[in-house]
Amino acid sequence: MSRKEIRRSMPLFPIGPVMKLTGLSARQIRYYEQHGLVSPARTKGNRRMFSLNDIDRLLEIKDLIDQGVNLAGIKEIFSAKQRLVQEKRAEKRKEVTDEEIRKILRSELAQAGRFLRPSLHRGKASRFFH
Amino acid sequence: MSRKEIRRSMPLFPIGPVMKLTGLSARQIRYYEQHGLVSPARTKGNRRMFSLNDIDRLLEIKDLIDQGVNLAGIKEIFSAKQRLVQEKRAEKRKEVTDEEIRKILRSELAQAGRFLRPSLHRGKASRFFH
DNA sequence: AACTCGTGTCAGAAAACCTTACATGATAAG
DNA sequence: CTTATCATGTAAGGTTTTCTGACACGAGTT
Repeated sequence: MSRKEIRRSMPLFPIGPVMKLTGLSARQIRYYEQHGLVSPARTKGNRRMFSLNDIDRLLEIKDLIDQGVNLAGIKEIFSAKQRLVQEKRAEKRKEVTDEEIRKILRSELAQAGRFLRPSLHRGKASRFFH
Repeated sequence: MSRKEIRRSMPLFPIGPVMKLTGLSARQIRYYEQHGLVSPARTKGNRRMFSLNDIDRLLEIKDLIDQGVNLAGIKEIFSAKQRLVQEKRAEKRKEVTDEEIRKILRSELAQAGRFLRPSLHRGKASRFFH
């Protein structure tokens, strides 16, 4: 995780500032948490602490509410989005893997080069022939 | 003020998160405030609320403390720095003013150009002569 | 008419924070 | 060596903020 992502996921804000930042009431925020739409961290003393990501999520919820989507719909939208990023991550992992495979192949081919005729050999030892 | 500067000056953090972010104790933070090194906002209920700028300032203080500077020294450093940015701002204002003066002069010269001989006139009307 | 959904509001309890005051170790001054 | 100052720790008592749980209510649904 990047520095920035870490910062954005740090639970720093109690509910008061979050209310002001989002324009949502405490009741609303707690209700959304109760239904799994946000998951703020908790202090030792059981107080909710929100990260910037949590706040973004609340703003998204607010937008969707304003557009008439009910909580079930929002839940669906979020899990669909979640599936998308999962796929994307898998895709990315696959790309990396392919790249690594190519790398390995290249190095194996270099090894195999030791069994080629000298005129075709471009490996380490070639500098002895210049 | 830019959007970013506004965000950085919003009082969002109660003292608890600030303690964790800076590694300072509540006692220290209050003591520094008492001596004018930081000036967090207050809620209606008299609780301190820190902005990101306040937090930066506390981190600066911490650094200087670690380097053996006492509070009087830190105060001096801060006010010196403050003077510098004031100068810079004044400088900037002056530059802008100079620029505006030049602009005005140019437009006055353009007006004056109407009284020059046509061969020297490079103002708006010159396109009628091509 | 009875239900569900999303929100407001209230009550009692607990956490976090406030100010004030006193204590302490380190360093400086007499 | 004693005393004073600086920066911080700690404790007490009080106030604000947040917690959960419960009840109420209007708008839509069944």
